[in-house]
Amino acid sequence: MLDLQQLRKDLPTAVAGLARRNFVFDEVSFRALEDERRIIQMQTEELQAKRNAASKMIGMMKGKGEDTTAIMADVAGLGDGLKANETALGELQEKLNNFLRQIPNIPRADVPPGKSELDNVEVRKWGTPKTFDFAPKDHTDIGEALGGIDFETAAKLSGARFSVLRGGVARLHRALAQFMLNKHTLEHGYTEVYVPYMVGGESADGVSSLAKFKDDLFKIEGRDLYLIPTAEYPVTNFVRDEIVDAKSLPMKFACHSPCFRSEAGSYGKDTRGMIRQHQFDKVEVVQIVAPEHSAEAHEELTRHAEAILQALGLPYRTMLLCTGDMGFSSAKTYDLEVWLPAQNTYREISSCSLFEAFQARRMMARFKNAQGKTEYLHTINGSGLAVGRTLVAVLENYQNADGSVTIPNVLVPYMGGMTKLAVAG
RNA sequence: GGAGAGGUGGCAGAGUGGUCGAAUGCACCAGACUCGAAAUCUGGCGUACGGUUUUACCGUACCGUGAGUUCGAAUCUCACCCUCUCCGCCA
Repeated sequence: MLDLQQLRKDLPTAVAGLARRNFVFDEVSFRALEDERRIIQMQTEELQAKRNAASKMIGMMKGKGEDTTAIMADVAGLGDGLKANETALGELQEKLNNFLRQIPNIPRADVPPGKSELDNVEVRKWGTPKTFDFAPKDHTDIGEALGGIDFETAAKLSGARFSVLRGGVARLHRALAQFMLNKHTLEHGYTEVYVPYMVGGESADGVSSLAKFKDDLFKIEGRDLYLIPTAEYPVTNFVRDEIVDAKSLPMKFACHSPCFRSEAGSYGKDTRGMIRQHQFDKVEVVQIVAPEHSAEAHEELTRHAEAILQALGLPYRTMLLCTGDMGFSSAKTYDLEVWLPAQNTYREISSCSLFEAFQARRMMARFKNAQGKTEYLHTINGSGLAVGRTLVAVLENYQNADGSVTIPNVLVPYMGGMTKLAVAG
């Protein structure tokens, strides 16, 4: 949510900022709503003040045993008008609130303008795509040949966009998650957390707009509970409705969780394989920091995600998303794209976003600064990494001509010393 | 699932219709005392919104959430949510 005070003070700057991400801010509606709200609020508060003063007076008079019929008749007349005003004010405030909560974040000044992913900017590249002396297969073929990926059984159980993993591939999947968690907690200073995989609507609306994106989530029937599409949902909400001590900052959390996404509107996209699933695992890193450190923390967190790819020896590039390709809540986002030889291209494997105070305002997440003033926190998160897609990348990049897959060195301890996934003989 | 108890400021905890945004204690901040610290004393110490003469003052709302009764609700009524204890069930 944007800062209402800021919008009042300097609407043109906000409107221009939103225009950069191709969002048209409805100034006329906003101004009309605001003006009306202001008038009704002043009227209502004036009536309330009158009523309160009279009631206080009645209390005092009764205490002294004086007659109060005159003043009580006087204040009784306020009732209807006051109630009407209070109702109108409540409705207006809700309208204004809904309006505000559906406005996306303003991109930072250093975010390149653009309409789609085609306008994203490569900021760095790591590793050299391996050349194969045979035609590299995609992970589906590799996995099925290993007897490790089974989409047919998954389809029988749950339909499309699910997978069953078996044997060495299932273990490799687990090894990846363990490796990522260890790296972030032991080397990057994050605290491991385990969280609910369902959150209430209020938490969901704290990180993004539930009204806008509820179709992307799986909802529990008959209850105000949603399966989490990322651990960002529960973890960021740790600080919802809190005023934390400045000494507790920065907070750094790493969380391994399954993620559930309805993928509504992505029909026909990535239908083959494990790239786009209704359920996938992810290790998420989250930082909650003071405003003055957030830009720097965002860079650091992105490097932490990159460190995983480097340790695994997977070539990747870091893309700075353009204004038109960023998520609703983000002020600045880096995507990490890993090299997939079968697709002969880089594919997204991580998204690291800086939200500034956008989520904190939605969540009422604040801290007491050095001057003792309450201030909104800044939130940052990123995938470090998407486990399913990392499995895909390892299978494809480490495949051999005979169909086997070499285990990356850093994962061998997690695989019980196994160095290769071999095709069953 | 059954029975009971309870949700009040950062924490503990008082408050059962009227100068209650709320006693008291702890914690915290500032000052005094001290060479310094501790102890002690003094003062301060919630959040959001609105107004204005905009680091200050005034107003409004907030005592789990929502509705209701009343001139007036932390206090009474109803619904819901959550927590705790006991019993049952259960990985």
